[in-house]
Order: sequence, then structure tokens, then C-alpha cells
Amino acid sequence: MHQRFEQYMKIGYPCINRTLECSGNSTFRLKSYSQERLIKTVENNLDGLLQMLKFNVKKKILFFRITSDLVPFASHEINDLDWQSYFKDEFKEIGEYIIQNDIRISMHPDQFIVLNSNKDGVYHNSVEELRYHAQVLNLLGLKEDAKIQLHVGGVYGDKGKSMERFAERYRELDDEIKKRLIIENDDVSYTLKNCLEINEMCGVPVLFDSFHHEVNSSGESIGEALTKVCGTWNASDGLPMVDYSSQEPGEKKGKHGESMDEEDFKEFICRSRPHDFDLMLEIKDKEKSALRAVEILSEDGRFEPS
DNA sequence: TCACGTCAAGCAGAT
DNA sequence: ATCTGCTTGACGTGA
Repeated sequence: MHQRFEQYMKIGYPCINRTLECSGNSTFRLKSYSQERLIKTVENNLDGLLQMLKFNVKKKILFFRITSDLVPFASHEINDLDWQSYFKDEFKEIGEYIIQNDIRISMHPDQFIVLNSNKDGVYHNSVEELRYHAQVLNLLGLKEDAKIQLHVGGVYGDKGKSMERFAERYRELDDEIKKRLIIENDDVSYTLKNCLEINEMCGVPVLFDSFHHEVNSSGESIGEALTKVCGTWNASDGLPMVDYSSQEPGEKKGKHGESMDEEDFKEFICRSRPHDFDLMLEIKDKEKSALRAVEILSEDGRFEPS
């Protein structure tokens, strides 16, 4: 018999809610920077974030990825606002809501953050941007199970060296960043196997992205992959996080789906058993698919793979 | 009001 | 060489 994993697995979606009017990721052009504009934008984003979380709780969506645009230009030199102090109370209020409702939180710095870059400037800026992400999660008062997920980075014609450089730089990070950072297999360069090798070098937990694994596979079945990644998470890291998506029909291989392929999703859930984890749906219609996933999991845990 | 060129930032692969 | 996609298009000028 299947255990009732659906009681534990949380479903989430990234950053944006298309049902609500509000958003947590509004920004503006660097050219239009002013402290006033920044304050207004962040106020709006924090308010939007809380509204999205409340929507999610009502719908039993208890995993959420907070956008990196929450504080625009947070790590940019133009930023002259002590935003951490200025918005301390707002962050605290949102964080208390998250904790009271047992919401799991992740963040995903965007493509410009390349820890293993062969350019010093890119490396430096990446660390500053990671610091910003860690500060957001700290201001929310979240434990170290709130994670910052990152791709390994560039290859620069020598994958082995570039993996070693990642591991070295990971070891050198401040603990505030290191305790939250996790790596994710990507769709073009670093496979699941590569990520597991980096875990052996430096201990960084590995997030399994099932769709990237289809597109850029190192051969493991879903069951094998989950067994291996789950071994990279410590108790203090919380339940492992997994990203799920499926192919958009008729589009280039690797293109994320616009909406959920329900049969593919059910099959993934079946194949994933008996592992337990929190599941982020990287599907373009966002909360709509997340809602459907919550329904599917609560309907009946006994569906079988086709 | 709306069309559309452009946006802080990197990298790989396709065209 | 230039364009596209990436966890997410959206800002803002000019007509």
C-alpha cells in the first residue's frame, strides 16, 4: 500500500500569481532610480507578496518561490537605502505569517548569478546578490530550510575545473549564505550526476529538477535520482525540494509547458514514491497548475502509472 | 491608450 | 555575428 505522502508533500509555484491583480516583482529602470521610487516599489512588492501567500494558504498551496525582484537593485551600487532596516517590520509580519501557516519558501537567483565564473567581477557581484537573497530570508525570520537554489554556472571549456571552482567558492561563502544555498541540475551543462559530484566535494545539497533531467540526463531513473538527492539533504535543511515541469507540445525540446500535463504529473508522482519532498511546479500558468496538483494529490493517492 | 524598443547583470546553443 | 531561453516580461517613451 502507498503511504499517504500527499499529507506531507507541499506543492508550490514560482514568484507570480496570475489570478490576483497584485505582484511582488514590479521594478523600474536603473535610469529612473530614486530612493523614493525604490521605497514605493518595495512597499508594493511586499504587500503583493503577502496577498499571494494568503491566496495560497486558502488554496492549500504551501510552497512558494519568492521573486528575486522583491527589492530591485538590492545589490547594485546605486542603492543607497538601508532597506533591511527600513522594511524590517514588514518583513517580520510576512515572516510570521509564513511560519504560522507552515509555508515552505525558496528563492532562485537569476541567470546573472554565476558563482563559478572565470571573471572576478561576475564572481563578486554574484556573492553580493546571494547575500541579498540570504538577507531577505533572514529578515523574514525563516529557518535554514528556506533555500536559495542556484545552477552550477558556466563550463568555460573545462567542466571538471569549473566544478572544482564552484566547490572552492562554496566553501568560502559566509555561513549565512552557505546554510541556504543548494544547487540544481540544469538543462544544458551540469547534469544530476555532476551536481552529486559537487555535493561530494563540498557538501552542498542537490535539488532535483525532473524536467532538466529529462532534457540533460545522466541516466538515473526518477527513483534512483530521488534516492541520491535525498541523501544530500541534512535534517536541518528540511524536506528536499524538487522542481517539476513537462514539455510544451510541439515546441523545442526543453520548453516548459504552458499548462499541466496531468497524466505526466500523475506518472511522475507514482514513480517518485516512496520518497517525500516539496514540489515546485515550473509551469507557465502558475497557480492554476498548482491548484490542480493539490486537487489531484488530495483526491486519491492510489492512481497508478499508465 | 497603446505599440514597441529596450532593460543591471551571463552563458550556451541554435540560427 | 546575432538571437533565444532561462524560474517570471514589463517598463516607459513616443505617438
